[in-house]
Amino acid sequence: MPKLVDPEARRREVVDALFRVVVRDGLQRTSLRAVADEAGLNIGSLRHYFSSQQDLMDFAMQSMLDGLTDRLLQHVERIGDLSRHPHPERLRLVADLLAELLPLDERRRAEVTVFLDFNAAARTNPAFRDLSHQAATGTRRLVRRVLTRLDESGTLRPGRDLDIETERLTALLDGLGLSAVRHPDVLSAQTCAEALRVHLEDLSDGR
Amino acid sequence: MPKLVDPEARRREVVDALFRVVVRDGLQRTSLRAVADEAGLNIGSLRHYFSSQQDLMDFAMQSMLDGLTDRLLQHVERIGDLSRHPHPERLRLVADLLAELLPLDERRRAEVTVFLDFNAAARTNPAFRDLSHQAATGTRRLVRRVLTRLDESGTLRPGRDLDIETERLTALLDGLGLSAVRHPDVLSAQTCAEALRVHLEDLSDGR
DNA sequence: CTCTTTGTATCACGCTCGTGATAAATTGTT
DNA sequence: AACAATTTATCACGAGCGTGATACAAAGAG
Repeated sequence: MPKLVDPEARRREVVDALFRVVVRDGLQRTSLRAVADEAGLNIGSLRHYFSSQQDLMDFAMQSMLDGLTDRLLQHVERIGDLSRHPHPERLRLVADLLAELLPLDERRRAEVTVFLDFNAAARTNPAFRDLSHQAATGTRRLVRRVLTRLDESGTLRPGRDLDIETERLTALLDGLGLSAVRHPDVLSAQTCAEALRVHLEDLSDGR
Repeated sequence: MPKLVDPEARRREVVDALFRVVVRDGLQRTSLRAVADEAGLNIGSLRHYFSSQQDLMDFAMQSMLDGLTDRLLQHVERIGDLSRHPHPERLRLVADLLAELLPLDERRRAEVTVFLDFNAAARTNPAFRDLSHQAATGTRRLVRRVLTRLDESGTLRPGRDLDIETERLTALLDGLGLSAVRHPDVLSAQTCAEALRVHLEDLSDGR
């Protein structure tokens, strides 16, 4: 028999509300009261599911990272072995995978927005340090893995330093996300995706 | 006869203190009281030079942008006509110019740090919108100008879309700055500069 | 010396915040 | 019906914030 309120579902609802508040008002103005209002809950009720503000924040950020990781792994698995795909399609597959980190639609835009605010706070808030560091190295591991696969399958121009190329591609993704979220009138989603495509083509042979 | 206190100098001292607080504690925790303490002033005294918090913030951010613009213009002027320099040195000159936007030493690190926090706040604080937008387009104008000069002097590989390349290089600079400030243990200043160098070399002919 | 201007220092108000304590209502079980 | 557990709702406290008002000190001008 289902209980009238599923605690886990409630927690997810609250986290969703938190994300909406962060996207709309910024992490700075994301107070417990604001989240409770957005979730249609009383603040006392909210505190029944999250013992403290830090507890809520930790859970929210971990949830976002978990969701992102899941979707990335789905992409990786869907691609499978890169050399099974025809040469010219490999770049498109990789671009689609990495585009999961770019704000190309509303879902990803919200995600990157929250991620940026969260990372900004992590610089001076020790409570977020670990998660932020984990996210940074995680992104690099993914990018490096992608580049290695491209290299092994002979899709990359020779003589590349993978350490540098990893940082370069990671920085490109971070920078594109930053600008597309903060200045969508200056950098559109299309241009964003196009820049990534051009970069990958630049890394590869001339076909 | 010099007045005992130079108001303009005082304002600059206060702004310097503000920058130190932002770098140390983050923009979120940069209250009037914290800045006054850091500057060794009473809060009432601080408010004699800045009528409101917004007044102080505006002045501080505008000061930073002005200082950065000045230094960039000095670089541009020092370079002069790009075609007067030997071919292989052009990329180094351009790299040095753009490296003014990277946190390669303490001064630039502080600047980028403040800039990132400020831009993060600008997303949801209308008072900062104009300055942030101005900074974003200013960076792009500079990058585009640099790329155009490189192209005109025949230093660039042919067939490049300058719109895309401008966004790509801008994103690279933003992303490198972001990672170098937030995760200096992951991305060192050297690697940062190296990534920029590699990118410019990639854009140019193979010599 | 007196007066005006400039700079320095306090106080108090209203606001928002996280949080602890506690009550009240609701639900599931016996 | 009675009880226990869960969920919802209030209240109050102390802290930090920006800001207006105001007092006090110092300095240059007449």
